[in-house]
Amino acid sequence: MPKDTFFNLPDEKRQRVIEAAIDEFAKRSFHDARVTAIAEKAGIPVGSFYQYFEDKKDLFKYIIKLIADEKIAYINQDMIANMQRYGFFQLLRETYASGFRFAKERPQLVAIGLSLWNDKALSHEVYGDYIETSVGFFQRIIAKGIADGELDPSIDPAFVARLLTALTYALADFIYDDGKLDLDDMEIVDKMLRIIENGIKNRTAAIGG
Amino acid sequence: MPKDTFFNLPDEKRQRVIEAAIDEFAKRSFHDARVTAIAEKAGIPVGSFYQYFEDKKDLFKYIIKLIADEKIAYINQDMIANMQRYGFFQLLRETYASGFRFAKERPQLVAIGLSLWNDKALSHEVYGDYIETSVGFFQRIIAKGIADGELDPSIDPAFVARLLTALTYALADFIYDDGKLDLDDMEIVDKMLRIIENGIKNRTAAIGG
Amino acid sequence: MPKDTFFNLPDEKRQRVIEAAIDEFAKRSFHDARVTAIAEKAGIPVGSFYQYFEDKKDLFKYIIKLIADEKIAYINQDMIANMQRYGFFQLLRETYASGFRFAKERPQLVAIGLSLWNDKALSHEVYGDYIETSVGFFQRIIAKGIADGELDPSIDPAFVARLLTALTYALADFIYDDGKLDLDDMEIVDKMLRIIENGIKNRTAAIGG
Amino acid sequence: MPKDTFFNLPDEKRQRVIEAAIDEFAKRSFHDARVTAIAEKAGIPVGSFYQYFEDKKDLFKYIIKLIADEKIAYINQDMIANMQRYGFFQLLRETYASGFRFAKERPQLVAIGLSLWNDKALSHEVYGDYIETSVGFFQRIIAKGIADGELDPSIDPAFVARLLTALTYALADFIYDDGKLDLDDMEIVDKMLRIIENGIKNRTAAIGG
DNA sequence: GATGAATGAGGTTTCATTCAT
DNA sequence: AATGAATGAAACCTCATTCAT
Repeated sequence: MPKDTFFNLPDEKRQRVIEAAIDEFAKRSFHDARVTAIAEKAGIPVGSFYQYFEDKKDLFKYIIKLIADEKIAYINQDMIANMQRYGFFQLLRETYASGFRFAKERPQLVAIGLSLWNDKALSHEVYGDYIETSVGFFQRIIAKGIADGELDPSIDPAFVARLLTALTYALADFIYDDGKLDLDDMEIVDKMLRIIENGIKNRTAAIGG
Repeated sequence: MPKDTFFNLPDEKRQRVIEAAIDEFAKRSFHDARVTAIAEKAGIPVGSFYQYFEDKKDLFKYIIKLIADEKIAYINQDMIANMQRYGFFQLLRETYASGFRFAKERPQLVAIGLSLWNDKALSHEVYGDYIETSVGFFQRIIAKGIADGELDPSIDPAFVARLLTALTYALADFIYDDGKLDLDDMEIVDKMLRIIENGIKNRTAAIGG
Repeated sequence: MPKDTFFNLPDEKRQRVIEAAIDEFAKRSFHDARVTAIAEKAGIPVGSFYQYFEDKKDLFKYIIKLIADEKIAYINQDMIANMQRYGFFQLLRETYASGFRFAKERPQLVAIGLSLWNDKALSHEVYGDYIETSVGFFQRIIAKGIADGELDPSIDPAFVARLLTALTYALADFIYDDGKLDLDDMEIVDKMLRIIENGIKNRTAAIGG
Repeated sequence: MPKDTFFNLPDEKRQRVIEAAIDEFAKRSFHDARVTAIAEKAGIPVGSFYQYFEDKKDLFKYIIKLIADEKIAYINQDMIANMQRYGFFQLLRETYASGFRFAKERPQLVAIGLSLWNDKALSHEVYGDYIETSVGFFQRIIAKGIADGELDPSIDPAFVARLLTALTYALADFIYDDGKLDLDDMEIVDKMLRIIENGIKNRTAAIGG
């Protein structure tokens, strides 16, 4: 965690540091990112950097936390709050749609997330909880989906939760890459969802219903 | 490409170098990997390293090529050779099964592949064709699947091909990420396949049939 | 150009770095000169070297500039300022005398100049203007000498200018090459001048006068 | 001196090595020249290089000797042999003319000579005698010129000898540089000579004669 | 004697972090 | 608390020379 000095900074300056960090980490891996470059972009002396943060990793962890927080902000909070009112596929669609919006509007944050996603050593140290959060969320809505008869009860919730998490990243990839795929905003989400829906929905219930 | 000196090395030594490189690249990204560490692990002087390879990237590209080659070896060659004889889902199953076997047996290679997969800059320079090969393969079998009436003709082949490619990596991830999921060998592949199958198969044809 | 950090250094330290550099470059060509040796002589860490200079060439160019500046300081400024008042041979004498004084007092700087003078590739990159300045100066005073009737009008100004420049370096060589020749301070200059004077002065004018 | 193995080589191969060395040393200073590059150009293994020469310097010294020998070959041997029959200015003209021919036809050799000329440390180790030879030759013909009444007896033979040597190098420079000066073959030599002649010839004798 | 791989010292440069003001 | 210079441990790569066949 950053030191108090950092949080006591005037908002404007603190923001500048954050943006500089995002800029640098989006462009270069954690190891390649340069403290000097961040300080320079932020317009602060390197010395100050170490007055604000323990070290480079301290800042990095903080940025990751910010990303996680910001990502959550993209989710329809009302829907999450009243989760029990909505059906599984509605929740899923909303989740992916929020992931899509996030990736579209904050590609840099996605880039950072992706680069971390495959640095297992760093991930385990820095990321751990966030993944579990994500998988855990999917697991909860899957359990609910099965209980409600929406989902095929023979699916393995743990497995499908992980699959859905992986697809979140795949989705990010589609947007981030460089637009080889030319799809309208939500169309891509819908295509993916339709496939998943057909893949896991409760067919007997549907027939019976 | 490595220099002749490398290929003229006694098998045992050459293998040691390759393994040392795989070890290092599996643990650290291309940029973070250290030539000295590789040389040390392989038990050769740094000087020799540069007698064998142009530079670090030369070795890296070679390792990537080895991985691609080895991965291909995991595929049921007979099935690929006689592609037209097999149905889409059979081909898909075989493909994922081979990916699974590969990931299970050579997790380090998967780690390297994954780390490259998310370094877009490096990918484009080093990897290029490999990804296209993979996406292209899926696209071909999808086209065939539609033509044969196996697949829902309303799906977007380009999109689904990319999705299936992404799932290959997701699959790798499942295995790589230290076995939190404890499934019998092929069970995981089958689960994924069943979902996909339901997701994209031609339902009207099925009804009609 | 060196970075600000260098110019902000306490005089004493900055001077130490400059002297260390002169020492090294006088002894070894640009390519052979070692950054580490300079840092060590100056009593600074290598890291600091790169805080002060972009790279080795940055320092080298700076040293060359210092030499050019210092050399100019040896010239009788008053005479140059009022060039039109003086005759060709007076100007020439003064120029060579200043070159002589410079070479006598700063043999190391001459060594550096000479080593650059014969590395044409580096010269063109680093030195360019300095040589042109020198040749250009001679060309101007020669033109004036001819116009004033002092010089044989049949001489080729461009050629003689280059010859006189070359002789500047030859003169430097006399002094630099460890005093095998033991002459009183200005005697050597006068000897050379007498030869040149006889060689290019306007004889017909002399007769006519 | 190269080892016997070198001199026992078939002429054609020995020549290839020499030419490769000249090529490399003309392009790069002694320190920068690479043994590997020479071996490669010559089409011999590096191992052989060390079978032929003690080390890089051994080869370099040998090349310098070859250059000196070849330069001498450009001199009108008959004139040298019968030195006493010719006048000073004839001898001087012939010497410069030969220097000019040499520089024109073997610019690479001149480049090597020049690069050595200003590496004083190396010069003293490698070159020493050759310079003395050159200066000594001029000193002898100057002494003769004075004795014969051709030259102003008040000139300092040692000084003028060195000046004439320096001019040899200056001359080489004119040709080597890059033809900024566009003069017909011998014209440049004649211009220089005319200046020197006027500069040092015995005027009283001329008047008296 | 010929070959070409092996060796490792040494060169330049970068950069996270500490220090002194 | 702010500043920005100081520091030195690596990192990559080159190349003269030696060694083993």
